[in-house]
Amino acid sequence: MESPEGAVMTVTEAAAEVGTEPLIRIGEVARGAGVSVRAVRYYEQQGLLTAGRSPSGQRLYQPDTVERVRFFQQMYAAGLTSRNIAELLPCIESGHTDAEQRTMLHAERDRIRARIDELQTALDRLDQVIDVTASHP
Amino acid sequence: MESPEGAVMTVTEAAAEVGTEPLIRIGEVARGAGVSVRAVRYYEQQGLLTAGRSPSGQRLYQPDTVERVRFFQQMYAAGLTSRNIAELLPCIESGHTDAEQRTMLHAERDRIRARIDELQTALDRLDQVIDVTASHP
DNA sequence: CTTGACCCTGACGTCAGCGTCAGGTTTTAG
DNA sequence: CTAAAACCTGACGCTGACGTCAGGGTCAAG
Repeated sequence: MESPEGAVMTVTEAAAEVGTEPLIRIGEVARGAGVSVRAVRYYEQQGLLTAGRSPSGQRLYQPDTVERVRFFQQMYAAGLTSRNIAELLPCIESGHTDAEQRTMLHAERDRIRARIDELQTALDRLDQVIDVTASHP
Repeated sequence: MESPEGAVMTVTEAAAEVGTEPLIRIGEVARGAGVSVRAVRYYEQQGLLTAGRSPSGQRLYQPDTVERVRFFQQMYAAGLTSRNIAELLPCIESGHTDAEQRTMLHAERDRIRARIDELQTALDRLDQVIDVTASHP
């Protein structure tokens, strides 16, 4: 059998052994998503993540938490705050929205669009500078 | 004549009278560029602006300072720091660049490009959410 | 057993771009 | 002349997303 009685194994091993997706610890989440451990704890503090706990008190996460955190990073990168993200999570998870949430979603989208335009403008400006100075080395 | 001797006039009037472009005070710069007075002082502190002084100590700016400040805003919006902007100013003013400066300019441009891509990704993500939730009201 | 990697909980530090308050001078409008 | 508006110099405060340090458990490996 795959689980001989009395076998001793680490948490990670045990997890790897079984078919059910293994819970992972905070370090793995962090490495997987390319953020710091501190950041992951911070996300929990902001209500973006929930974690189980091992008997000894260590946080245990579902493996898809890694992707979740990547998503956070994208939203942060888009200029959303933790609170914005927290507001938008229920929409994603429930798959439906009320009027207020839809308003919020559209508002955020518009903000990002506007931001992209700003950046594009800045980029053009910078390219001008580059062009001009390139011809006068 | 346009300037009768002994006439009393305010600085602004005097400036407006003459053909030479009038120096403007900080409030006008701020209003013109849509930023706070505090911000303008801050830019000076960061070495982005230089100002003359009236006998009584008030800052006096060239009118094109307004456009200059608008440019700062664009660069800030693009995520450049005061320092970045300060570094890039000589390139603009001198119209030529050394190797290091060119490297910097290209680096900043690439950063902005990357940022735009990030934002676009985030935007797409958000649009997905919007689409999904729109069909499940 | 012990070593080193990893985890925990506070809690203070950081950085940028200003906001804001205090206390005082100057300019402008009427 | 007077009141309001605008300006001045400090200097402290704020916000957000973490970094970092202190002090201390836990746990797989040799």
